Amino acid sequence: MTNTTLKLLAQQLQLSISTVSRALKDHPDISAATKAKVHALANSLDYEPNAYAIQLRTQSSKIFGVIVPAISNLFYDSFIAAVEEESRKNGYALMILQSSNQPEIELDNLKIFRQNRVSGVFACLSANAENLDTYQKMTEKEIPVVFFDIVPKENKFTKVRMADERCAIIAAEEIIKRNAKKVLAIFGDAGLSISQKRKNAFQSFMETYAPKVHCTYVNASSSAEAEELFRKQYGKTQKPDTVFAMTDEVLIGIMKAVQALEIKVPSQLGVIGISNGFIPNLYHPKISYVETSGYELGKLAFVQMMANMKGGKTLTELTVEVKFVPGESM
Amino acid sequence: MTNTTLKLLAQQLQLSISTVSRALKDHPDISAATKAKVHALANSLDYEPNAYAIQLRTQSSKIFGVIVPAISNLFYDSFIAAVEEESRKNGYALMILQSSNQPEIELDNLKIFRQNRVSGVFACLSANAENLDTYQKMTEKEIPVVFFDIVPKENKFTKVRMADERCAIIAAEEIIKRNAKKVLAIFGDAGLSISQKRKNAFQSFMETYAPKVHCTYVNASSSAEAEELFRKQYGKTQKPDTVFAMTDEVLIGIMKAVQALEIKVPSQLGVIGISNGFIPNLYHPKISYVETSGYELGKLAFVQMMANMKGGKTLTELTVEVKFVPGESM
DNA sequence: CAAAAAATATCAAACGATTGCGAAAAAATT
DNA sequence: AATTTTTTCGCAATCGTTTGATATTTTTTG
Repeated sequence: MTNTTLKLLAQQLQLSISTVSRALKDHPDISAATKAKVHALANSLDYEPNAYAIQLRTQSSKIFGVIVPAISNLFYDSFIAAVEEESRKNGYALMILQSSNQPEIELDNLKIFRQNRVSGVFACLSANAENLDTYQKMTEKEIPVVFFDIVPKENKFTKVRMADERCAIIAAEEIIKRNAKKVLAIFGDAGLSISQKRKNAFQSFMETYAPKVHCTYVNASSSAEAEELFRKQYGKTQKPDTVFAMTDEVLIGIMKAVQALEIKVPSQLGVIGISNGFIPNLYHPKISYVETSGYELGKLAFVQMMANMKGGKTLTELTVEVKFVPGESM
Repeated sequence: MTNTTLKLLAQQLQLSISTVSRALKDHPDISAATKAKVHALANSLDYEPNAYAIQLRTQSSKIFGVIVPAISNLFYDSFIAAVEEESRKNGYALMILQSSNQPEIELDNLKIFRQNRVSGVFACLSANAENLDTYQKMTEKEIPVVFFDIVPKENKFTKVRMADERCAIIAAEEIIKRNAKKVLAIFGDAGLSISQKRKNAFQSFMETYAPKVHCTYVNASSSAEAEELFRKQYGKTQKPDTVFAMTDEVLIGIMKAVQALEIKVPSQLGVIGISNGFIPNLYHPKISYVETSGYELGKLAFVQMMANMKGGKTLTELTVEVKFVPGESM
């Protein structure tokens, strides 16, 4: 079954291709009568313009590329959902690829994007990304790149991210309010800049405003590791009275241990995390958390993308504000 | 910044476009010397073939479309992850769109797919989908459509899904093994055929093999509704000793109530669900569940897609086998 | 050394749409 | 009735690539 094309319509109507093309897009040059005829036939033959021919001719593809470490992720999938929503509203489709946190795959994906002449790229760097040349080249070729969440340090890129330091500080504030004496703070993968940022912010805030509180800082790159670390720390004679989880993954690990050890929350142990809210609300009592919305981040990223497409360079680093959502765990 | 094209390479090398094209794809007609020169220049100029021109010429797009109700979903995102993996291995990219369970958006999405001349479509019907004409037309135009999870009743389509009845039956078996006397079974949205199938299978199995067990069947279309229903049922004098959750959503609702009411699992209440495994392992004790892997389903769907692309029609309905994963909740 | 064979590279026509420019037909003006 | 203006439409080039057919050069062979 061959696809309906302008040529086919033109033949059947005894018109030229250009007339049919113009009729279909309501060009003033074409008479109402002709337009009607053309539309009628186009409908009955299920004409759909060939996006490839259009892109080839107009050099603009109406497709955005998105790279995430993993689609199966509570944070990234809400980000994607937001970007997809906005994109559809604006006539764009999405090409979503996952890097699995492997730089080589990330590069492969970028190649696919370039081959498909995407109009722009939303990129979350893989954990050990080093080679930003490809991104650099894309921006030079006027393909806007908006980095999100895990972003490069360089200032020459457009970035959106959560207010990471604020997250950590808000959590620290709540911990101080609670009058904690001994705090266990578990952060994410030590290799990620986001972990470092949050850790630094948290630590310096605590040291400044609550120097007497005893804090232990550790990193866990998986849920299981977090659980293990928590069990170890909680086994000590001086048990922590408050635990802080930098990510959902960490929180999950902690809560497994908490439930298994039948620790009473919040009486024996205060718990606070940073999350988009899904995981903390799975437990009873509900875990208090600082909300970082992937959805909001997606909306913001899209705004930045559009700004970049229209008005040249917008090399800013915007952050999504965060807020504390009280549960019953503090 | 203009993109590198074959023409540009040809000019700089004083060769014809066709020679450059053939050199790049290692055609035997071209001498090794020429190939080397061409490759060298192509690399230094970052040549990337224009996918649109290729598709226009070859009439094959190397892109699959995927429609899911929502990307932010533990089941669908693992499905997508699997399809994405396989697609990349085979040189395909994915265009993922979400229907938000709205038929109009679903149709919009299909239009985008047609305009982009996708090579095939993976589709999960939206809850109240009725109009399958568009899908019908696609298959007529030789665009294979593989339905997954929520599939149409008609036999003229290719479908893959979980072994829904088996899921329910396995759960029922385990419940009987446990020697349950009073069972509360909470199913998903009553409008979904998947809910009906599972309910029917569960119910008839129970009635056949354990007629004396008292079963209550209800439907919940959200987590909150499930929680409410559970609380209501559990408030009765004759409390259920076993609860069955057809989906993760339902399980989440139940577990909120369980934790809040401080019900002891499994001594006071046995819990069993159907899940891909993420949610059940969040709790302590771990919830026993019948595993339905979105990831496996994705792999299977991809196989079916490839079969459809190659060997004409493969109008079968395949199911992914499921297995019981014992936790400590039964 | 001429002719046949093999190796190498070019020509030109697609693919499906857009668009500036010019042409024919119809309507309006003198 | 002749000319100008307006309406309506067609011509043809273009986007970047592929590919069957053809042309040119080099090598082999009798």
